[in-house]
Amino acid sequence: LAKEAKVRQKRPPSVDLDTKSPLQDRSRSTFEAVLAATGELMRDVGFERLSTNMIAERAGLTPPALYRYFPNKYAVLKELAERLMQAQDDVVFEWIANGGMDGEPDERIAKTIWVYGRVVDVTRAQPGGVFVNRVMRVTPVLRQVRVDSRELVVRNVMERLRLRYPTVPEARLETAARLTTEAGTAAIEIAVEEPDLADDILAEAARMVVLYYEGLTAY
Amino acid sequence: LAKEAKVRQKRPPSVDLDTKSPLQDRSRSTFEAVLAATGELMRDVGFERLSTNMIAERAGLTPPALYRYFPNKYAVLKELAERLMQAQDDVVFEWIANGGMDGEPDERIAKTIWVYGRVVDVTRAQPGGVFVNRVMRVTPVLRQVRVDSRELVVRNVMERLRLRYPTVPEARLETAARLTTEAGTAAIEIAVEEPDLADDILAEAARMVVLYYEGLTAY
DNA sequence: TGTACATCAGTGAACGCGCGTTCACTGATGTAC
DNA sequence: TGTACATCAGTGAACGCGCGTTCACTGATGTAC
Repeated sequence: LAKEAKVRQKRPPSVDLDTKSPLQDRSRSTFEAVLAATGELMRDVGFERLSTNMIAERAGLTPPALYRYFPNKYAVLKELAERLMQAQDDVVFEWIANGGMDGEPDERIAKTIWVYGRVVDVTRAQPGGVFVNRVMRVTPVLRQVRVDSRELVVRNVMERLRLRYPTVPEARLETAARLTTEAGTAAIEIAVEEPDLADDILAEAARMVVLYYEGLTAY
Repeated sequence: LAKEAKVRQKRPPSVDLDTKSPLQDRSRSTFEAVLAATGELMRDVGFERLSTNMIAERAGLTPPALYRYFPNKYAVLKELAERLMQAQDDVVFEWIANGGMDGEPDERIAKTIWVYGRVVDVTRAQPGGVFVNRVMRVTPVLRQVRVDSRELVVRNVMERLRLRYPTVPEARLETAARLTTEAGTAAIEIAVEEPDLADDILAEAARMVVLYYEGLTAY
């Protein structure tokens, strides 16, 4: 699963965003310290006030040390975004592989609630996850990371849909996969942002999506 | 309708974001020129490179002239965001008032497709609408504008739901209203960003939402 | 209708600040023999 | 196991730039009589 998701990282970006892979232990912990500091700062001061100097300071480094690993601040954010997407996608792929999309409606609803909940959990666990999640909608570089992740999920969902609905045209299955993925994401975002509503909204969203698939052939 | 939506503008913001209302004709056209320039720049250079100096230049002004109307760049963006939300909300309120949520499922699906399409249209028509739509997720000030708009829509939707489902608990209706509003928004966002998919995704989204309400009492 | 004055709209020039980034360097770690 | 050397990790100090913002001002428009 993780291997498949890794593929998208290999695309050579038009602007330099490549991180330098750390070799020594000291180096690796510095790399992680930068990411952790960035996550914290996203929460504390927001994306717009975030700067490389600020990240370096919070990570206990001088600016040039940061530049040893990241060519600019977007490279840092990209790494955070990729990790978040990977963590989310892994949960989803596992859910599909374990038959989350199969079985009777009630069973599928329960499994869907479960997978939504786990995506919420991994997002909250990631440093600055909630905020990275937001910024990915705006910054072009991060948008791409998000789009790639969505594409991967949609392709995986479609594979399952083809088996389940062999008579439904491919194009429609793609629209369905896309729609339900985004609807799920929307519900997850509400849940991440507003913990009070989390359980209710995820339960209803799961019901909505499963119901939608139930009606797919009837219409 | 517009009057009701206006209410949220009156909230005194904690940080100074108040615009100065133009009096003379010349002044009003300058005000509009600033907004138009900002919309264009959002599209051309993106939110992150946007600056007050840049806006002023594009609008054919010197920076101090801009400061006569807007205390800072967030005030400009806030004005754009409020206009966009107002335009979107007005469409939705009109749809509800005209019975968009009433009638047989097939009829409701058709009306829902229509309202989604119109929201897409007003978003595309607004200067920089697509980009304002994105940034509203991130910048705190604009997030609030978005949240207020959502709240207003959810309240309006709920009013209708209460009549339709008098036996369903209030809390559940709120979750339902929230969920379908956000799901609709997600579909609209895809449609705005990817015109090729627009018709298909909006049709399926409308079906999903109407189907969901059909199952609300059965579950 | 014409003039004097008040108010409004916009300018030119400049400011301090923090940004991203780079330089030549020192200190820490790993490796070969 | 000890030493010499190569490589890696991080520093101190500074840079040019464009940012948001302000000042004292000039020119344009509206108004009273």
